[in-house]
Amino acid sequence: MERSMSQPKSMDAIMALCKRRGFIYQASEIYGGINGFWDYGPLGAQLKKNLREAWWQDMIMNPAWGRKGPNGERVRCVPLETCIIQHPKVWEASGHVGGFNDPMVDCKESKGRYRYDHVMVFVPESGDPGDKPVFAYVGDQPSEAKQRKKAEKTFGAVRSVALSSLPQPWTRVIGPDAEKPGTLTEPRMFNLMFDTIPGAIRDEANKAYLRPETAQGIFVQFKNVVDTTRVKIPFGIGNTGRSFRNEVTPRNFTFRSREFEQAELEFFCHPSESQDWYRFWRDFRMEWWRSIGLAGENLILREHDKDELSHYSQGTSDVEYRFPFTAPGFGELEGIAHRGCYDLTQHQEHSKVKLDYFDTTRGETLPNGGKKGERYIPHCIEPAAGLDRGALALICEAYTRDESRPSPEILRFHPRVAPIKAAVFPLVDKDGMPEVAERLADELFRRFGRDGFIETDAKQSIGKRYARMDEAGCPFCFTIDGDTLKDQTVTARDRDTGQQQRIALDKVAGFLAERLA
RNA sequence: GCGGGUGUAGCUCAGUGGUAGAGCGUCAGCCUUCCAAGCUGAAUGUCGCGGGUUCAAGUCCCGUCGCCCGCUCCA
Repeated sequence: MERSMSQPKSMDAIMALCKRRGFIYQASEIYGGINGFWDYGPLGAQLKKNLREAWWQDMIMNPAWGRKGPNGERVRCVPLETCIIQHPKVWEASGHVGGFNDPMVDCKESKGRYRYDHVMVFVPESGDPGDKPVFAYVGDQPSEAKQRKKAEKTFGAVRSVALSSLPQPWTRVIGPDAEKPGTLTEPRMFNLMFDTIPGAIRDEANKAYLRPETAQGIFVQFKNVVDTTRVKIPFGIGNTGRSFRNEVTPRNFTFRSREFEQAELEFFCHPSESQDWYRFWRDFRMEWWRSIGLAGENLILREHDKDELSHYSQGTSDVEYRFPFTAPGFGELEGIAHRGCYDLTQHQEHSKVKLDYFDTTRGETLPNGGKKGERYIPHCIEPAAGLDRGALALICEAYTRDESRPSPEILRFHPRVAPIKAAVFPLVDKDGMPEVAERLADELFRRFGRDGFIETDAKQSIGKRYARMDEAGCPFCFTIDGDTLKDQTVTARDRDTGQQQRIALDKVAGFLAERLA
């Protein structure tokens, strides 16, 4: 089969490979699994760690690969690690509590879903419908006029009451878009946030939330970082870790999980420079994903339309990947948002703690040559990536079926993220080859073992061993053969092409070092 | 939440109400000088889970859970 971009990859095959080779397992599988939760096996755990490390290196320790920012200076970032559980008021300030606690009712007939507090009902003026059904509607929706007409035909004069004022179950209520009565479900809370109760004695008053994003931890500690680390605007604070969201419908393998890991940077800058920084990060993030293997046309940058933007945002872009299950559409890997001064302002209001910044490089020049300074709430650019989605995209992009090869399934990971960095094989398990292989493996272990696995294998045929490594995504195999003993050279075999070349035994580590960067 | 599909070995899947199977993979031994080669052997299953019908259930019925697809939802 030709490899072609239009040929969709089979998600079933990818999921089977993930299980077979120990990338991803269902969480609590022996108990039947738990909806929306996934575990990483040995190779998956290392793949994701490599992804997280790459992000950490390229976003915090050596941001944007050492490039100069739009201000002409080296980009500066610092790390932070904040708690999953924060003060409940953090989520009030961020808007997560207020926005997403609405009870909803579903209609079994029309499949509609309505906000409970928006549903009204036409009842007879007297308030007593007897045995007759009453008519629910949603204000300013087509259902209002339609239901009024029916209600007036049934009762004559009618008045409106809230659905919540009627006793449950609503067996005689006809849903806004339904024909038959009794199809509305009881109201259900759609809490996007998980809650929990800290403290050994259970007391609802102490309710706290598992964070739905890592970003708020950064805003909440912004002042501490400024006060204790000599950072100066512009600078960024990076934070990675687990977040939790009660997705309505976990779906599509690990793409929409209820527990997931984020890597978020909040980059603080002067309002006047914020658009430049927004474009800087947006473009760099796209380039970065490309650099670790999402190089094809499956990756796109999508600028949000004006009507898609939050009211405070002056620009948002998504880095999106065409997963097999979204094709021909795309799924979000990362959002880069210009958040203005929204978050710091919110936390300043709710906490009553000043979160502005005194910028000594701005303001009018004083007679002594210094600056008067300017006080402002920094604007913030937020590149927020999903590491699990990233890992899944890396797997999907790497997955290749090539029927022309004896082992058709290959994971073509970029060497930087590949969980297995190299394999060392004795061509046959005798004649002094195993000993040489062992010594070479030891050397590679010392040099590269912290970045990923170094595999050795002497069992079965060489073809099978290559095939196993192809399927696990190992980019390079080194094989010791009879000639090695005579001239100190080995075969270096490339995963993607299957081609091999002879290189000197003592050059193997250097060969690998060049290619793993 | 609704509808459809599905669940049997690590993976892919067969399996007429009557003793749980195959291929691949895995492991061991032999063989093997470069691409899942060959030979011999081995291990691996509460047939997703729980009820029910039946002399007898992987198979029929009910419930439940997970996964996939489509709607719905998606800060």
